[in-house]
Amino acid sequence: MVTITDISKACGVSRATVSKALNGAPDISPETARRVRETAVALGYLPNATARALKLGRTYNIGVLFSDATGGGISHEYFSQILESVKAEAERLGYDITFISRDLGGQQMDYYEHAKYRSCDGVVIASADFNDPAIVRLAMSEIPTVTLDYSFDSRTSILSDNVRGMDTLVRFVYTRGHRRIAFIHGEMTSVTQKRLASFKKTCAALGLEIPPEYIRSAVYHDPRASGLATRAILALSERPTCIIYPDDLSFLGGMSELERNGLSIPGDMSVAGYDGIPLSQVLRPRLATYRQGAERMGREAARLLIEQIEQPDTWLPQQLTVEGELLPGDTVADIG
Amino acid sequence: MVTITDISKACGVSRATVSKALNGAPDISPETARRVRETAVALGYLPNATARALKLGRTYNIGVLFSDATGGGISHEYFSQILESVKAEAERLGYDITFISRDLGGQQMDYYEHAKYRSCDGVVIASADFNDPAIVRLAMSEIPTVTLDYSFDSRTSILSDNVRGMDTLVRFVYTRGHRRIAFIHGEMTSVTQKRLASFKKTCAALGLEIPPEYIRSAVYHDPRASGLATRAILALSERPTCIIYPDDLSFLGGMSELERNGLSIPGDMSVAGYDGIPLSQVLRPRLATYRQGAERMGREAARLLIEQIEQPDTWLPQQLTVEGELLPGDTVADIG
DNA sequence: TTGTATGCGTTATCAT
DNA sequence: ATGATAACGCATACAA
Repeated sequence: MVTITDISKACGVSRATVSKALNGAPDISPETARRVRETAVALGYLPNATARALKLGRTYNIGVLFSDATGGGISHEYFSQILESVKAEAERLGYDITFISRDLGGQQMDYYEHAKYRSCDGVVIASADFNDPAIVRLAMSEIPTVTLDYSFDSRTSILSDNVRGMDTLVRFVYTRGHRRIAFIHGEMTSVTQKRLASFKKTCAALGLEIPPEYIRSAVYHDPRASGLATRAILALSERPTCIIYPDDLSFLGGMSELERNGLSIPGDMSVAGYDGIPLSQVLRPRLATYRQGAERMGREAARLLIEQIEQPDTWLPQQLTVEGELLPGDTVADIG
Repeated sequence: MVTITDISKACGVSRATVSKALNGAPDISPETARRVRETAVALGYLPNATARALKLGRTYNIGVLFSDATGGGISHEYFSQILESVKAEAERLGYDITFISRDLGGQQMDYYEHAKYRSCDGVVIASADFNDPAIVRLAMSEIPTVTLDYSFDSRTSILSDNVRGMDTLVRFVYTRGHRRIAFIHGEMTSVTQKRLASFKKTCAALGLEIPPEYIRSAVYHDPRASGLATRAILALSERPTCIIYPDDLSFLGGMSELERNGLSIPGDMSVAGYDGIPLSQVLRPRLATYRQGAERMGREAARLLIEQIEQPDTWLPQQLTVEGELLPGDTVADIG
């Protein structure tokens, strides 16, 4: 390994001079600086991030915590899009990212301890369960954090516009003439609560009376659960004319169930999803859905986290809502 | 931050003793060891991975390099599954993972330099282009590496069984009575070369003469490109009875094109995909495809990399092929 | 303009 | 059984 000591010997100057020259300190003669830089390149010198971190108390490393019920959060397209953009923005700003988990190497280490152990400068947190004490501990710690889709008091968060999204979706369906609208929602997270409240409120505002049987519970990203919920809805004496699913992937489970019953989309039943993942627009018919601004959410999360890390004085916590957009697709029939 | 110095003061012993006690050294009295450990817990002590890394020359951190043409490798389900299992296995063995990229913070840093800068103990490499000099440099460097779906000389690699997979798929289609089989392949990577060669060889072995027009080029994970290729195939005077797509996602582009032409699957045209991502089995009809053992590939990659890191003496490079399995689905009609 | 000295937190060696 | 000391590579306050 080539260190500043090697360079100092090669150049016949002290290690301090080398360090200063490489970091562009103003009190080094241009001539020396040039010579040092050239030998550094010639020798293939690379700074050692570990040593630098130990000295500076900054790792230029941010943790990413993605936890869902199953533990396999990354493979969900919505999460992986966010991860991708967090990564891209962080790297642009000179930060690497490391995954934060519990249970590192058989040790029982909670999230906070893991982040601390790795000296992360900050952490981006996405979780299905923000009541988890381990999540709360990390989020409320002295480590800078940004949470996705959930706000802690006096902390920064990036929120997708669940209320507006559901409102938009319901009004769109209403505009197409639908009055009996069913909603299959995911497991009870804070996101679900917002969407469900928005669904009910918008329906009420539109003068729709939604019978309780039209609202059913399923599981995010689980086509099977949504298939079962769909079956239950189809068994009702008075069926809805449109079903809104927890997310685009879950819709696929509903799709199978509808086909099994010989119902065509949108001829016999209209449907809508949520998320707007690329897949939804590749399907035929294209799925009506609400596209969350996942790419922007990740980008802003990284940006605000790093801002908080680098300007702790002028920093103020903020809740940033990222708007999505309606993708009308072809799965909501106009029955007006 | 609580350090061993704090513990040493609290216990009235030296820092060396604390370090030894915490690491279970044999030359510390049980009584002292117990006292040290208890105060460590009481004070909320956490070892500092950075300092430890500097001292030991080991970071317990492995790099993951996922590069595809678009740069957004993570969001492909096949990759994200591998990433997920690499992460899980690495963590089980006490390692964290960090993404390796080029262009960190505006610096032009190639992959090798990045991995070196972060002192990764090893790197898992997945890439669409193993001819990229930056990839080659890293893979052939002194840093332990494991490559996915490509072998470098004297290095460890995890290979999916592309030859066997394509062979299995073609024979399955053949068994169902198909004799005119088209193959839309992805861009020309080493993986593509293997699948294409296997396709041709298996067809030849079965006595099938595949006209060149039946073999078309598209782009992995790009439904549009496969849609266009499908259109070209449908324009042929003598259509095939079955089309094999580059991957499951690409098939969706073909699906749209078939529907646009009023062709039903598998009534009017049989189809098969590749990868066997969960989506493929949620679709109706279920897609005939070959499921790659992504989960196992990631696990073995992490395991073999860490083995190489921890036992450099007894280590030997190896090529491990992970077998997949045929998912027959319902999209290949029996026309025998 | 350059160099010396010190410390970041940890572990390993060698005395005691 | 315990402790003093040095070292990992780097950056900085201060001296020259």
